[in-house]
Amino acid sequence: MKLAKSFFIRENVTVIARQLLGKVLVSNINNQITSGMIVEVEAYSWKERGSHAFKGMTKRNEVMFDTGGYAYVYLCYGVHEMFNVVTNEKGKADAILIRALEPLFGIETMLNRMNTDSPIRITSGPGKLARAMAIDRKLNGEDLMMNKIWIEDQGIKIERSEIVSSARIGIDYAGEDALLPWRFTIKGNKWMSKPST
DNA sequence: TACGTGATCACG
DNA sequence: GTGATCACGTAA
Repeated sequence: MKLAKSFFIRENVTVIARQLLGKVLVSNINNQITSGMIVEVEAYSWKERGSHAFKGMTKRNEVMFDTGGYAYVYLCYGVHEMFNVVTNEKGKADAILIRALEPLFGIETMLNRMNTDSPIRITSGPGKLARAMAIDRKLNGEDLMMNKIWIEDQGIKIERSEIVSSARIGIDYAGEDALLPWRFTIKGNKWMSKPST
């Protein structure tokens, strides 16, 4: 069943991030349905330097300041689309970057989009999973209560002992905030963005 | 380890 | 206007 607004409009972004592990991200784009279980996420709070929202609202990050439950999609390095879930109440610009999925449904569609024959690691990284699920900037600001992108609870429960936390990837510019252990993965899951350590 | 790639943002 | 920068991915 589809996660409701109340799931996203909560205060503690790291709690929500942990709870997203095991949930299922679904997209329905051009009548192609694809889905995958979330196995890796990173939490971002507007109060720390790692977040795009730290310096305040801009045209790009505007949706982060809205109420939770919207998609924040932006272009990174001129090449990769990155999909985030906005959380917290209006004005508190938290977001969670979805970094890796275990493909569940529509794998043929994903293979076509990735231009490959091998289903190995087609969604193991934020840029790759966005491409595999056809999520791009046109979906920035999309309401996750609608029928293009949403997140489902399919009853998969990830125990606390199965969750590994570590520093977030690629945010050296954030200084000491780069050390926050706000990257969460499912222990030993082979679909995560980097070989497990 | 290097670099493509182009939007974005902080300057003026 | 302009230039530095960037929440990656791939090749080597």
